[in-house]
Amino acid sequence: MLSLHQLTVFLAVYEQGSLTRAAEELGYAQPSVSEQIRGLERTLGVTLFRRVGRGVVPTTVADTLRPHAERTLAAAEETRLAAQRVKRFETGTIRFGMFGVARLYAGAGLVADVLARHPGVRVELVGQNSSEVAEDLRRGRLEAAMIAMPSVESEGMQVTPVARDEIVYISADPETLSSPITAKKLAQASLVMPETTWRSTDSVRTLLRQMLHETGVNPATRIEVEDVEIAVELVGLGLADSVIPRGAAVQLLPRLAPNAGWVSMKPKLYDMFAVVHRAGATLSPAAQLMIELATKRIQSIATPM
Amino acid sequence: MLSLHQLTVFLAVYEQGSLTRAAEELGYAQPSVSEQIRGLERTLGVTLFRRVGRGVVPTTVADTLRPHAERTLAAAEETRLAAQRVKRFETGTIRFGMFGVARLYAGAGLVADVLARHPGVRVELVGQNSSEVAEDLRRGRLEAAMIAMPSVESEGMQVTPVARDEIVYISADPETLSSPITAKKLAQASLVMPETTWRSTDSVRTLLRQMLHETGVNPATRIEVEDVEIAVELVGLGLADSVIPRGAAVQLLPRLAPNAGWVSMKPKLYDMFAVVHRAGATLSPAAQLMIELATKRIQSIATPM
DNA sequence: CGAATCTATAGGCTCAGCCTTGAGATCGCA
DNA sequence: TGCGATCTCAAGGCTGAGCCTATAGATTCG
Repeated sequence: MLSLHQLTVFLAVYEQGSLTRAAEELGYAQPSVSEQIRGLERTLGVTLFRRVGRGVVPTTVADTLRPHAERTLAAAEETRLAAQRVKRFETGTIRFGMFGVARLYAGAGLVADVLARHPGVRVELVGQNSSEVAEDLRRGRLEAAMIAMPSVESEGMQVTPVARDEIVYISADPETLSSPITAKKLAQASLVMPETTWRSTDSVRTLLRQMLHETGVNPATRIEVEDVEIAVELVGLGLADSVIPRGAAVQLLPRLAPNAGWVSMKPKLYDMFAVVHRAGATLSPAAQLMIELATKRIQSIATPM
Repeated sequence: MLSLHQLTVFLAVYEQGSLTRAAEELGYAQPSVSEQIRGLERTLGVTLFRRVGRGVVPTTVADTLRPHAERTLAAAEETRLAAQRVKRFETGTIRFGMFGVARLYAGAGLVADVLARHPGVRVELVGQNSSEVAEDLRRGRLEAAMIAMPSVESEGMQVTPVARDEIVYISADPETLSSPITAKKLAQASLVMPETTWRSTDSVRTLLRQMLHETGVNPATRIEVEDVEIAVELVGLGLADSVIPRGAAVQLLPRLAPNAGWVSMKPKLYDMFAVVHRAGATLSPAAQLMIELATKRIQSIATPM
């Protein structure tokens, strides 16, 4: 079997024209070098050096093989270097899970943070919905993720809360916003709920259901959409009200529904942000970096825990 | 230390997504594959696969490293193939020593023979004079050579005669050619001697000296030139006569001195062609090929021995 | 919830690969 | 010509890499 070691020794002998000098250069004893060359000659089935009195002389076969050996060793070295560069975040890909409204808190800004520190890396923020992220984590395609309160059953998953954010009621009607929203008011409301929020915030969904159930009314969502942005736009158009995390409201209302505002619920509800990864896993430096930066960014908007 | 074996196993695992399946593909037991991957991860200092329940999943580091690993293995394979091609004479360089008048007998035609059999190879016929060829053989730069009777001291050299050729006297004067040249006639002649012939044909030189000495005359060479071609041309111009091997005369006279002819010496003298290489060396297939072809070609002109 | 599947670990074996020592060959110089 | 220096090769011993079998632990699937 051909080996990089054999090629290294071959080149050393070729350049030195002597087994002894090659051995010195490589830090080996001379017989070891001799054995390597013999082994290479045997595996290739050719004679590489003519043993002639004092020293050895490369054959024309050795001349032919030399550039190939050099290319092979260069490629191997390049492989090694690539690993080192990835280790130092000079290159490579960092993949991180993030779904639900979490991306509103730490999406583009998080990517910017990573690129500011490590200009060479590729960043992938993956995850459309909770089940996809949960699946990716379970299957190992994702090492870690930042999510807005997992409906992910924590089967074998380690969930670490990092911040919480109030759930608020948003509306384009100033009258509605004049006082906190009680269960009774909520039951009478006409709501648009984004799928992402709805699905990702288990506690909120449960609490909302509870509040609605108390009034004897079934799901009051008049409209269901995929993106929270669309929900906010619809609120801005006065077609419905909605319930979203405060950070999302602060960030989206001015841009998508400048005429709308937000008010607390009564009692107050909270959404939760958490880091999640497989229980018992040792996190890679890349994952640790992403967790650190995402946590920092989310905690600057929501309330640290 | 990085090894090709590790990279091979790495790619197998990457493609199969499973240590067990990779082990089957490679014909190993599963723990061996596990050990190789662990070794590679240790030498590179990175995590390549996330062990997750059933099977393993490549990390982004593995994604980055894969093309490098593939390139490295491809280069190694190319090295191996290059050796095989050289072995089969599909490519590579064949170097063969040949000096003196031998090239007139087997020069261009010999190259043609080699290329006809092995179109891919490079052919080098090296050697200007006997001492250079002798030195190259001694130093190992040349594996074997076909020479016209060595002044090479056969110190550690194995010399195998393959043919002999008569030494003839050439002249542009028909009168001179009417009968064999005796020592007496030779002493009176005005000669042009080519360095190559002069130096390479030890026996001839000795015999000529002897013949001349018997008549009490010192070296009768009026002109000394480097190439036998020039000597023949001078003979054609009628400026001097010369003494060269018969084969050379047959080949060169019609072309360079059509008005000249040749006649035997009396007693007859013979030049010798021989294969020479280091004593005790096992000849490479390339050298054996050259010896075979060169011998065949020379023997078709000169007298086999 | 049990069977199947997969990885990790432990223990044992063989051989590659390194070392040291010494023999054999060659070269350079007195 | 002979002797010392230099170099390769051969032999023997040692360590560790690498492979195996058997088994435990974890996860998935029916």
